Amino acid sequence: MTDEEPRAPRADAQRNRARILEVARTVVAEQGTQASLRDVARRAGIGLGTLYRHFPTRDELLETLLSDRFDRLAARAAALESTRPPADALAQWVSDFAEGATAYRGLAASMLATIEDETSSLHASCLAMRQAAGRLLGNAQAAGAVRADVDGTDLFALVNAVGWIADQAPSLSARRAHLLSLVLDGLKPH
Amino acid sequence: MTDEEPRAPRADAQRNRARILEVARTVVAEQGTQASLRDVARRAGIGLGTLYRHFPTRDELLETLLSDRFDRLAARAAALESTRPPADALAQWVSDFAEGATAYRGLAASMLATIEDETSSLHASCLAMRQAAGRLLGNAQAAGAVRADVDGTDLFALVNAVGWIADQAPSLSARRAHLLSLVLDGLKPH
DNA sequence: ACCTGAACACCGTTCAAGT
DNA sequence: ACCTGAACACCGTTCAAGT
Repeated sequence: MTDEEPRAPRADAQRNRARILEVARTVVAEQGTQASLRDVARRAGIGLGTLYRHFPTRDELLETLLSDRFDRLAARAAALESTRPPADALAQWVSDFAEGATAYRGLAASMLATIEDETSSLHASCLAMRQAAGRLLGNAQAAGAVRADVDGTDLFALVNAVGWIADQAPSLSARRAHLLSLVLDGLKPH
Repeated sequence: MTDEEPRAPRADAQRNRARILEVARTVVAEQGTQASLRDVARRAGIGLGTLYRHFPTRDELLETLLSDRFDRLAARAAALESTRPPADALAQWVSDFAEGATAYRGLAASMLATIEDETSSLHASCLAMRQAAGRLLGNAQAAGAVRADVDGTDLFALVNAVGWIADQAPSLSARRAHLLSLVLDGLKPH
């Protein structure tokens, strides 16, 4: 056998990686997507360099925490597309997305940033999700349920903006569902 | 004369204060409302402690930079109220506000934060402006031009959210006017 | 009365030295 | 092959010492 399997990572490296992710989930839940990476390393009981070795950028860490969610939402869009009327499918997907978008403080900002930053590790998984949602939008527009001058980026930006509002203050967070329905209602043709 | 005038600040203190504001305007224009205060002091050629003496918090400095703008917008609302039909007056005011809201990166976030934080120095001047705008909203609703389930805070949050979107990426910034019109259009009764 | 900058407690990021 | 933590370049904030 001249072509061998690539060696599996060393056991200690695997343990460290898992430990970082476990702690990162907690710390990001507490502090948001801008959480202190030093704090993550400290609480995981590993050296700061080890964290950077496994996750060279903050986005690489976030991507690992969030890609499942993005993949699930992309699959959800595909499922809704084939089982629901266009307007329903879009409304339901946005509602599902919006619910998760407030999982972490700063998440709306992190997601919107990936649109522009193609070097971000979050770019690909987030783009796939956006494209799946874009098809739902297109269908809803073809059915006359959404005005024609809205594109997928507009919709994504607006939904994240409502998520951002909810991040800013508790009293605004309480209005989140209402603000979202105002915005979505407003996208219907007059 | 037993009750004397309060003494005018020392000449050097006055000069320092003016110099801080001058430099802060530049640095905030460059770096946004989260600009480094250390950088402001450095570029103003004054000690860091002097900056903190004149402006104990970041918001106190921002308030001094921004209160003129808020006062002008409050006055603008009053003027529009007495000269234009309700729907026009509101649309024009929001357009004026939105234009200024992108003057500095981070400004939308700073403004929205003052809603909740009553200890912020920006709270009072921003509240007065919001109340003036709230009257325009009420008039527009009474005239049937805006749906009834929108309050002043909703409108303020949404307009700032669109400003925030524009902060996130150049490509989104180019869609700002379109996104704003989408949102405002959407607030009309269906 | 006011100014100054060192001091303290934090960051993110890199990298030489270790195992 | 991987881990570690010191080192560097930044923050915000406070305060003892100066003029």
